[in-house]
Amino acid sequence: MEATTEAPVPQRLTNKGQATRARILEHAAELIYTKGVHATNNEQLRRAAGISGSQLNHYFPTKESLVLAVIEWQAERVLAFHRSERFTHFESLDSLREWAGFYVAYERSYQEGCTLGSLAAEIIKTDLDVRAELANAFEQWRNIFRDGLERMRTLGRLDAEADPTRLACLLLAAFQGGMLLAQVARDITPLKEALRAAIDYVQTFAVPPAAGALDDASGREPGPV
Amino acid sequence: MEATTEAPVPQRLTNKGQATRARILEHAAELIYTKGVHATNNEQLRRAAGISGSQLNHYFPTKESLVLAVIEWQAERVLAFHRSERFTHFESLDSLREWAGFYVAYERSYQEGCTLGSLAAEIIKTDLDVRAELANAFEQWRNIFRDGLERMRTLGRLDAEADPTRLACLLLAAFQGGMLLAQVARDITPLKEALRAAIDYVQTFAVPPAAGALDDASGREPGPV
DNA sequence: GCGTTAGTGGGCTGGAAAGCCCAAAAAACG
DNA sequence: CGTTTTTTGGGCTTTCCAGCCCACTAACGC
Repeated sequence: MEATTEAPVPQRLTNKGQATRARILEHAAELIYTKGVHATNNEQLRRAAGISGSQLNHYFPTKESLVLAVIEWQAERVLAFHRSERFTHFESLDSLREWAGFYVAYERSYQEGCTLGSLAAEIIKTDLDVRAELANAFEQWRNIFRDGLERMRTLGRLDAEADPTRLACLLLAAFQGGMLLAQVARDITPLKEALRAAIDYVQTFAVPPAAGALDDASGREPGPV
Repeated sequence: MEATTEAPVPQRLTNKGQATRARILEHAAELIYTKGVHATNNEQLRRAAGISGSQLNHYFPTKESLVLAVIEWQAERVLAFHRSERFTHFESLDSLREWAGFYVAYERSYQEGCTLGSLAAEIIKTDLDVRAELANAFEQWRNIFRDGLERMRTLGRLDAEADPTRLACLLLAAFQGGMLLAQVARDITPLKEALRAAIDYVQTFAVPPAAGALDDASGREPGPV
């Protein structure tokens, strides 16, 4: 599943070698998430992972290769998390609320931001050649929402007028933007409000289960959470 | 108007000195916007602004002071733009559409992102002490939207149920997130769709001008643009 | 078991970039 | 008109960091 058609992993890797590489990767991801790419240097990583200079050069010849590996690692994690059973493939509004609730409650949201988004924003303007990898990750991420919304429509939970692609864009953009604003403000509120509003908008297209228990003047019902 | 209670500007500045400082600032802002903070060094700035090493040290003793000044400069610009007559203080849905249309049509949106947001995301994790300044700028920015939405509500254009603060959060978050996604994808679509959806949501709360010409089953009308 | 390949250690170096210094020119100011 | 302050020039140096090298050890395969 991992590392398909991937040159940086030279095939010839002992169990021990794989373990070392994984350890470097984990510590690199953690350091980069907390301190950023630029403020993370070899020495810190060496100490954190308990390795020595030549290992970095052995497993990750350049910083670019390390950052790329970290991106792939973080992308796998965040995509796996969103595909986990916890969110039932986003086939219901509740799962969206559950998702938002998780990140609003997560302390590191307003401290370090999104594991992928903060990294992306930090290095997108540098000469590191990682744009394609990031673009791919974000597309898959958006597709998770889109597919969920499409299924909701197929299941008759969402109005036919709802545009899954557009709504998925809004959800992911509100998430990323909310994360940035929360980070800058050191306060989770911007993320909370943005996600709340975005999901309320999705709910705007909700079709009542069977007989309308809710029959007020407007078809809108942005309230429950 | 500018530089209130600001130490870095040492009062004693000749016209010539002010001109030089302004020239440095403009070129620094442009370089940083295109290449990022980290990839912009003194030499490039020296050449671009046609100045010499000691001037940088004279007007901006440290890189932090330069970045801070650029943040203030960019914040002033973006806030002034949003407060300009063009958007009539966002007292109507049309002005929101106009605003979104501008950034969707702006080429540099998907090339360099937001002048303030991309800068913020790049340096928020570094030890540069600029968070408070950024937080202040984003708060004012959000308040422009919030005030506009509040006025729309006062004027009876928006339903009383609409929450101006929350909607303003959504607009700004969708903008920032959309900018990031567009930059990564090198395609304006994510920004376009996110803003479209966010504004459609605001429109969900729109109150028809006078007599309802639209009288369909749902009170929602996310379509017209 | 022995040769070959992978893994480890730590020191080193070449380059880049921020910040500083000495001194000269220009402007302000009495 | 002379003095003081500001502005400018360009070089220099100290710091930092990514990438590299040589030597050694461990594991694997035949």
